[in-house]
Amino acid sequence: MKTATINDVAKQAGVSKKTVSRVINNEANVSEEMRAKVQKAIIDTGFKRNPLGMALAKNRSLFIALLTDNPSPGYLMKLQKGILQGCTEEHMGLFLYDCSYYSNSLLKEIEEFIDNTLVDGFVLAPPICDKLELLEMLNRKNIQYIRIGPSYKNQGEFVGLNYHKASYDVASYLIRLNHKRIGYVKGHPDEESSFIKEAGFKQALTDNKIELEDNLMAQGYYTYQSGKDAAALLLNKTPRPTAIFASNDEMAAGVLYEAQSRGIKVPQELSICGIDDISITTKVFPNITTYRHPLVNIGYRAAVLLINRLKNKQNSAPQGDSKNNEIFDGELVIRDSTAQLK
Amino acid sequence: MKTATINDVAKQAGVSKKTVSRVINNEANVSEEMRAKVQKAIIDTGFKRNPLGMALAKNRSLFIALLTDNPSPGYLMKLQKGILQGCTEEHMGLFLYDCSYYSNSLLKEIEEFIDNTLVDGFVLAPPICDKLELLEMLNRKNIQYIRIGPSYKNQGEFVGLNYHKASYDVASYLIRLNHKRIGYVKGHPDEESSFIKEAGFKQALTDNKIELEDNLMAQGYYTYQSGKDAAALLLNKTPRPTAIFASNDEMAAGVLYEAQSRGIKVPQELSICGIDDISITTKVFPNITTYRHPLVNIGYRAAVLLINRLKNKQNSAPQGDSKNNEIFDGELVIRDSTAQLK
DNA sequence: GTTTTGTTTGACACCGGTGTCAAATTGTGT
DNA sequence: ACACAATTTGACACCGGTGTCAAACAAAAC
Repeated sequence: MKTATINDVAKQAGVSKKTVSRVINNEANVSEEMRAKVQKAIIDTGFKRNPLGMALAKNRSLFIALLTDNPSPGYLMKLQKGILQGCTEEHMGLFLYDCSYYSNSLLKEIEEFIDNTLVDGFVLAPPICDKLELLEMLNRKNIQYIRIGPSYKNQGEFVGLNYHKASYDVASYLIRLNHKRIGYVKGHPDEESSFIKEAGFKQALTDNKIELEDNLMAQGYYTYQSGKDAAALLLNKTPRPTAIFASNDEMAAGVLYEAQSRGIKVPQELSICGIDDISITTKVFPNITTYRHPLVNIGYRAAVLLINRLKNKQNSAPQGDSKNNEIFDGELVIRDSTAQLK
Repeated sequence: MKTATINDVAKQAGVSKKTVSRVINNEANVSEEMRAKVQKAIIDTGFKRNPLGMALAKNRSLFIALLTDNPSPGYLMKLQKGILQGCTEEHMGLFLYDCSYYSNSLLKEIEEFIDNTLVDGFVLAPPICDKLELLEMLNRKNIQYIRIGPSYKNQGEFVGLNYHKASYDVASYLIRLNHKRIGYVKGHPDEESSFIKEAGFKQALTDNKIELEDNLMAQGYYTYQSGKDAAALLLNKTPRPTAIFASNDEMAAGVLYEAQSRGIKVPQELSICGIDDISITTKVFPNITTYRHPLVNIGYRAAVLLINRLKNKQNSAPQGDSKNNEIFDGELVIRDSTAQLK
């Protein structure tokens, strides 16, 4: 019942282990005759390469891990799903590691994780993908990574949404609905995406000749609670904003709750929208207007890119020598939380 | 910069590799003097055991994987978080594998995953934990597993919530609020938990001398949409139920949405509650009354149990020889979606 | 036909650990 | 003091692959 090893295949085909290894790895300089003979033996014996033996010999496990902090469940689930798809397609396992951005033993914990698993690649989800010390540590240890998120200090490759267009489009939509007093809930100040989204929002106001009112900008941290808190602030202003644009859906849901708990009718008295299109937007009442973030696809591409880099990288070149960044577009998804202002 | 190997330690301590190995593995029959000498060398060299070498030699990777289908994001996130905690504590990596219950190549895909990663243990989340063919396949391949969920055909160890008490307590609470026409949304018919919860619900009615009305029982599948659909059915009955108890929170959220989209005021005109206490219950308005399912803790215990079993199981004893099942209690969490019936 | 070059193949050591078994050391009984 | 058992240690093969290098062979150049 034990699976066949490379030795079994070699014996069966009457060749050396090394030749079998050559065939498995599709190396050049193997005669067609040999290749065919070995391939037959591989099928006959039901051989499966043992990834551990390979990893030990090559000193590269090809295992990768998804490193997450702890953002919104909906965001993470979609991303994870895509990454998993990519890994499965590439016949690769995916490790998970959850850490906390502000832990001061963060780097040590991650190093320990690396030692325990010998992963040689990471997919870095936000916000952890914007932690410079971490990126530097990975560079130092020559561990490959790919970031989910926008360009950040020219570190590594990334896959992400065009956030500028996203927030620009959402804001423009609100403006088309005749909203002029638009509250904005910013993203986490440590994340690069926050600034890009904010710039897109402001651009939309400028392009439509709407004056930016600083006191309609509230700080958020991409969490539900922070959205709620920001909404509380914004809804106390007089005159009240007629719309609130939260820079992600998790916060938009918080805004919606806060409005409803004050008896403010959405969308009749307040329009609300977010960015991401995570599952909660279609589970609350009313469903939230948002901007579709192709997270599953983004995760998928990130995994595939990373794995291919690992497979090709026989000689360990330094990080980010060839930047195949991929930037995705999304689209506005109009639901029931926004309405035309009379 | 390369980490020290067992050879380095041996040289440093002036002993054989094997002796170092003995110390690492805490084997008996090592003199105190040796042990101390080796331990010092381990520290001096900064030695870290290479898990791949170990796995290859022992033919046991000690890696485990979380096998999920695709239930509610909130449920999975909490579970995953706990499992991850357990793994990290035990210095173990966690693989993720997402599959689909109804795929007819399911077993083949999982076998391929096992070949690709050489995991030797699985945490099985619902609903996949109730798939008999899978359990049999794992038994056959002598791969350890632990199930998240109630006892099922005496297969393997499990960790889970006392569902009978959960639904009994929730139903009793609704009854104390004076509700008598209580709609019930059942769980997925393929999952063992559904029947246990249903039994608890019925028991509460019986104990309180309330007649069970069959047409107030609607089939659900533990998904948001199925909760919404079931609610549509139940809310069309006349007289309308005054409360709906969905057997998980994901469905309860669906019920809430359906009620609100019909303009039914919750909790004034309809009380709603669920089971699990996943994050969505505190993100919708009003917050949903539920029964706390200590999912993080359950995941944690599952991981720890499984890993310890693997570590101890030098000789591969058959599955489930010693059943250390753990059943957790939860508690009723009263929020804003339920109210006293006048 | 001989030398030079290029391709194909296998022997062997090695990656970093563990299992087996025998040798060396220590302890016990008489 | 001796024979014998129990404990402690190390030599060596092995887990399942890959890298290096030289040997065997074929093709091209002289």
